[in-house]
Amino acid sequence: MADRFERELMRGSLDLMVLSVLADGANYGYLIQKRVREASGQTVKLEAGTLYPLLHRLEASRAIRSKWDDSTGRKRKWYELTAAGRRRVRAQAAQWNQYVDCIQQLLKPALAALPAK
Amino acid sequence: MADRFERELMRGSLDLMVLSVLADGANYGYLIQKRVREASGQTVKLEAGTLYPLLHRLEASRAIRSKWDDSTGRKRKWYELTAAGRRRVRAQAAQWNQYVDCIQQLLKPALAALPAK
DNA sequence: ACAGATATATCGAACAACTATACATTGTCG
DNA sequence: CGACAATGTATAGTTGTTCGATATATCTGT
Repeated sequence: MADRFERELMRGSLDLMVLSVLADGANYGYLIQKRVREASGQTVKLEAGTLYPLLHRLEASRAIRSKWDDSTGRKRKWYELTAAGRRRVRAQAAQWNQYVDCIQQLLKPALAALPAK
Repeated sequence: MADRFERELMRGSLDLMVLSVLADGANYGYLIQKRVREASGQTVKLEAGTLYPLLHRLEASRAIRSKWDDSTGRKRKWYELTAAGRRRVRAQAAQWNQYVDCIQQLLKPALAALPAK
């Protein structure tokens, strides 16, 4: 992330980011982290210390479910959406769009009122 | 706000909301609150206990500046953007757009992968 | 006179995110 | 072969934001 704002900005929508990644298919922590990083053009660095507690919270709330994979040398914990999780992605995506519209409505007149640069 | 998610969602972008309102012209707390509420179609309720500390933070960081108006019966504290505040609105707006794009990139394949409903 | 809207403010609780740290394995480069 | 980077998950402690509750005071309509 470029600076402090970008960090703060993410607060509250990290859930949606992670759920979105999992909606696209089962995945494990480290890869989820990379996926988010790439989707943001390297600007959003979802730290491990943020991601793992978040995954645990999502699991505790039954939006996702996990399963260890010990078959390979590196132990990986795979996560996948539950039915409730899928409902949640749809609901949160709808709210996200609504929220974006709201910000746009405030931002449009604001930028128009600001001097060109 | 409808539910818990919407509340969490706002975290981190309340700054931008308030700064946007002020970019559109000087304003005072109570009206800022109503403006945000209306822009969101009544879904975002920016609580007084959230707004006033936020305004104080913004003032402490010199993005805005305040002035009491005692000329009318009701005392109002007017806020306006500083030059630094205007720069901040532009910068944060740019970051916001970038961030929205990022979420969209994650959300698009996610929704495509989910069953129709 | 009273209720409800206007208007600002602060405190404490709850909680999310970050930093730092820990630990173990695998691949790479010299 | 030894060091270092990358892979992979996890937690403890700190900080900061948001919220609900509460306080205070004025104005308007009934």
